[in-house]
Amino acid sequence: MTMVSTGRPNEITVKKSFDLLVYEAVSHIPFGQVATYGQIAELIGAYGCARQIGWSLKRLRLPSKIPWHRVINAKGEVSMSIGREGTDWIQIDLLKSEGVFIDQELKIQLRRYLWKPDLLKDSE
DNA sequence: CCTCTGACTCCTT
DNA sequence: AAAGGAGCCAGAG
Repeated sequence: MTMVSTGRPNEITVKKSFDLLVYEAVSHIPFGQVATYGQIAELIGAYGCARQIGWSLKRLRLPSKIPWHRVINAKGEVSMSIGREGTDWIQIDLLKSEGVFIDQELKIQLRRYLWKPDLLKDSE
């Protein structure tokens, strides 16, 4: 997609790509909470496209203002992959720094930290 | 236009 | 509990 070459994206002039929609939704995840890929997909009207969310995040240029580290998989784990070249471990560190408890098996209790966007109707 | 790549999820053994 | 398979589809080249 055509990105604005100068400055940040402008919602009026930029035709939003799928990536942009993802980043926008992700940016709404509150500090200290997490969301799943599938949840983000559903939020942007792409139910069932969880994989695509991960691929969008991979395209993100780091460092980024987008709280990309708050997105984990439905099992409550940070998705580990050699292809991420270490960003998965960075993600774990960032989550811990926000007070999210991660156990020895790298599991996160969704029961405790999962973001519930329905409670915040002002978003979007 | 065609093909390939994957940070996922759900359903079935 | 754990593993296998099918479906998911936007970008990049």
